Amino acid sequence: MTMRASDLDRVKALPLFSRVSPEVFRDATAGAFLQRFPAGTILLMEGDPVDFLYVLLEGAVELQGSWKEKETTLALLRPVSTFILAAVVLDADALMSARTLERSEILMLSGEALRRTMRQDADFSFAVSQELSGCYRGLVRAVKNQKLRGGVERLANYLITQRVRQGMRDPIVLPHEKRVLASLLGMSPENLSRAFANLSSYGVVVHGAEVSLGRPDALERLARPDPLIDNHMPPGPDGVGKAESERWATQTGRTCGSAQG
Amino acid sequence: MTMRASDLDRVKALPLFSRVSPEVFRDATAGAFLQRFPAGTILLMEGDPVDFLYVLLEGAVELQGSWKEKETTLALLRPVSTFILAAVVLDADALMSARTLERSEILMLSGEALRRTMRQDADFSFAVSQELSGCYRGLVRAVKNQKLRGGVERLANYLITQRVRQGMRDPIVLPHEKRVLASLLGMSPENLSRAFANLSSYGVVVHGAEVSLGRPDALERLARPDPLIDNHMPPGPDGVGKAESERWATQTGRTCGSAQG
DNA sequence: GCTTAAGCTTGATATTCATCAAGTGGCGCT
DNA sequence: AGCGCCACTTGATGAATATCAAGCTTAAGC
Repeated sequence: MTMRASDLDRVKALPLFSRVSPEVFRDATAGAFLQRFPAGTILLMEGDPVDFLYVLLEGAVELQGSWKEKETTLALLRPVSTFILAAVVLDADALMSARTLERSEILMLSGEALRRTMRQDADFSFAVSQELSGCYRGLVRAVKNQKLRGGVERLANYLITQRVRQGMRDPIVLPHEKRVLASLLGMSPENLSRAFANLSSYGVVVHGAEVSLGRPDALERLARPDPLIDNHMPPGPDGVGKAESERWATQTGRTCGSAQG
Repeated sequence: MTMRASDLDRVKALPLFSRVSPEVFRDATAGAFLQRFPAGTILLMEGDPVDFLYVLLEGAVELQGSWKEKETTLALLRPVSTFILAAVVLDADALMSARTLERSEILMLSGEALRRTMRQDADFSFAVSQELSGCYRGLVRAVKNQKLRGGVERLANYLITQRVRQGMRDPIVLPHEKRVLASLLGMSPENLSRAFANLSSYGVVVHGAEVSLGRPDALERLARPDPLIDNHMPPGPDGVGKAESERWATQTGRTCGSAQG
């Protein structure tokens, strides 16, 4: 289809596929197609049957859940990430909606083909298990983050995580709108503003999307980051989707969107 | 070891093993042993390396996370349930602690043997993927429950779920101490008391562990249960661990402990 | 250039929730 | 039985958070 060889390479570099043989990769990606979406497109509504595994190659995607007119962000994804793998494996309805936050390129893999390939190839099936385990652990971290910490603490830890992921650069730049970030962190946009204001006494200065952590040590004493909650992935040297960085992510759950998205 | 044939049958009936051949089952359970623990035993501390997959055969187990002197319950397990599967698959450290709430019988399966078997048998690996997918979806439900609903709403939905799982019996009987339930629902014990008191205007009457839902319809209008959050598993005719009931649970995440534990 | 819209901030207020403190009741223990 | 422990309840208070209602800033559109 309308798919560059480089795109296929990036997919093959995913932990899901990096260890499988070329034939298995061909089977698993049979009938796959690449699609471009404008910002704000609903890719999937919660409750819908799931026919494809999605792979985000460019842009940004938000996974959200809703109840009674209320919405909350469950994860924010950046390339290269897969999503709704669990629903594909079970051939079940989606528990969350997915929408693009920016113009995005998304690869769609047939769920049917994936399940068939899993039953035929133990290595691939094992890789899927590892990926799912990483996603599961990402969610465990998210629940702990939500239930054990207050809003200011969640923001402080988010900032510290971003600092690590952006290679200790200062200032860091927020990768998403503040309103979306607020929803991810489980607070209202107003409260996010106030939380930022609180952190000014710990050296945090905000200028639009740029946030300078003036005294990271002071911020850390407040945030108390914990490897059992926060996934401080080491910064890939610079390019996105590096194989080894993704492999590491598999062990800690980034690709399916941890709360640190 | 000190293990009855009936125990092995119950393990084989788990969705994880129900579809695999006898040989694969033998490989996967090689070196397994059954152990009895008194109430309050810490089986695993968060941060510890995980060497075994645990299978709860009798009793009750709580999975909990902690941060800064605070603790929260992530799941409550009843037989027959497996736990910490994700950490076993990745051979990683535990993200949550596990402790017995009652005197319990627990089967411990070698993580090493399980991973080896997964790499050799695609069907088993696929079953693990299905189980993990169910666990993942259980956690997605838990996060939505926590972020989208208030305390009283969480309690109301918990009661409705229990009613379904206990075969629409009235009164239902709370399967755990109220303080533990409060932690699962993400509130203080004091607030759980007050939440129960609030629900009296919807027909709820509490006598110790027995809770009568006087007007279930009124309670439902408040609770607004949602199949995308609440896992209303149909009641197994009565015995625990029925094969088809567990199979259903795989598709919805009970065995690894949804928030409805 | 001006206008509008949208994101963000700030303040005032109300609600939810946790904490502290006391009191009640049951249950096991000696 | 009497004692004490522990779970649970209830009330009072304070902190955290949501909501409502302005204003402010920025950027796109006419």
